[in-house]
Amino acid sequence: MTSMRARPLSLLRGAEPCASCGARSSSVCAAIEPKDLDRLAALAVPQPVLAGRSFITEGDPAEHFFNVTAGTAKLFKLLPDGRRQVTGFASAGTFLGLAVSSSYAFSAEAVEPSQVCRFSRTRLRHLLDDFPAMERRLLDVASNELVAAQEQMLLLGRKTARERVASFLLARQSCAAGCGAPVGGGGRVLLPMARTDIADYLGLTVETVSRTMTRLRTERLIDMPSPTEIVLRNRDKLTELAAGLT
Amino acid sequence: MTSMRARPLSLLRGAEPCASCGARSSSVCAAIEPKDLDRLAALAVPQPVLAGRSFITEGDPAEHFFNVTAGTAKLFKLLPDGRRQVTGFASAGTFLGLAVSSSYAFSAEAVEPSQVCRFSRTRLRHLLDDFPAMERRLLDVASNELVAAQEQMLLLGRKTARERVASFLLARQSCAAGCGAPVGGGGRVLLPMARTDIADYLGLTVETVSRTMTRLRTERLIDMPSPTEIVLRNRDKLTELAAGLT
DNA sequence: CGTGCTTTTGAAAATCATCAAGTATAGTGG
DNA sequence: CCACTATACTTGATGATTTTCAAAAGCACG
Repeated sequence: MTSMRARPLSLLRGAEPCASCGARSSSVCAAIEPKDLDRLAALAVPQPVLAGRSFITEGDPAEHFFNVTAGTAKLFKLLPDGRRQVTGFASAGTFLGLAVSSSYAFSAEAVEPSQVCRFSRTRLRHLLDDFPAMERRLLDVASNELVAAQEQMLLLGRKTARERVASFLLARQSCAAGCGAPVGGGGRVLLPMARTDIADYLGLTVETVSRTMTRLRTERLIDMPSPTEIVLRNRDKLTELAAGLT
Repeated sequence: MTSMRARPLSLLRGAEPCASCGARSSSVCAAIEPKDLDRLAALAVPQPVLAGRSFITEGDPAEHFFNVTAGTAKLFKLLPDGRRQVTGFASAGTFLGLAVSSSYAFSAEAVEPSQVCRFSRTRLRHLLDDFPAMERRLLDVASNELVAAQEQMLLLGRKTARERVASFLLARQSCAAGCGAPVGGGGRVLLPMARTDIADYLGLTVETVSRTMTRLRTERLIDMPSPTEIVLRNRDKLTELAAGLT
């Protein structure tokens, strides 16, 4: 599982302090005031992650928290026979590793060259005692993820393939706006992850995802200049679809 | 949507203070020290909920938190055409309503006569400022639910009907032990919710759930003295099934 | 210019859903 | 107390969406 889709490597090395971290404003780290940033920086270990490399393995002892500061990672769970469920994609600003248990509940792997910040679990715990604002922020993050998870359960349990793909594309676009993911003008959506990952995220097979996208294209609901670049041509119709209407 | 399966109404009325709340030890309220319980009690509004009655409606302004103190509730989301996804069941001790947004992300309805405690969102927020232990506990709760949600995504996205039902029965049993849900001796599992609710939880139809259970019964993996009472006869085999082996 | 991967497309197969009906159970009212 | 009705649960036959199996087309990379 090394590398795959090409994408320019950039700022993959170097330990830049929290103060100049581009992802800070959109992450839990924003809860720390500038004057206290050095304390946070003392705990943060920046770490480049090559495309296709995993930095969290399900079942391993959970010794660290992570914060994605650049790129995109997929989070997933596996069944013994290899069936895979991608539970989410993490882009810049996403905090990972929340779990009470002593081992990770999921694996995480970069889908494009990425950068993460690693925090010792125990040491960050201590820091939280001094910065309740950050703890509150963590609770907000967890709450939001819970809401997203419920939405995804609705998708996985009750939506058709067509509805799932439409939902995914729309979510990608609105997420792109907010969470620092790659975004283009107009209705352009960039998909840094492979079709397989999308399929495993939507509970479908690659073939079904491909066929469904092709059909959306022939129906003029989307354009597909390249497999990784989708243009939403009829946002209203897609929204209807995603909602389960029609 | 009123009433349905019979179950003895008991302690459905009366405002018993937090101090004598049977669900306290298993809920976030356990984070409050006995001496401060009166402050918590001042905010808590106990409220009986009849079977089939809903006490949270998706999309409504989220003005309250809830804590289930007795009985069982189902949490669910709806699509415009009526398709339904049950995202979880809440039994005594479960805290509900975590969400940053101003409106509820799901509906909640009692599946048996239940009792909930209602808290004003804003007032509980203030209380949290004074009791950081409770806020931490909330974060733990949210983290655990997140883990459970990911497990459920794996189930919905990648498991077969058979595997889903096996997973459900096993989860019900282990949950029963911990979270105060009804539990019997041996491998007995009580299912207070209707087949339809189970189906909507597992992303299946009622018919498929029924057929699958019948098949598990003919294969001697379970017994079914009544539709609401399941006996796990071959736990090992069920566990294998749930894990996706065989 | 192959080689290996991803993506796409096609045909056949399967799981699960839908439609339909029968059985069982609970609650109601005479 | 018993019949009656409504609802839940189960079972059967059919059908459809999606998966599986198979292979071609498109792209990067060496």
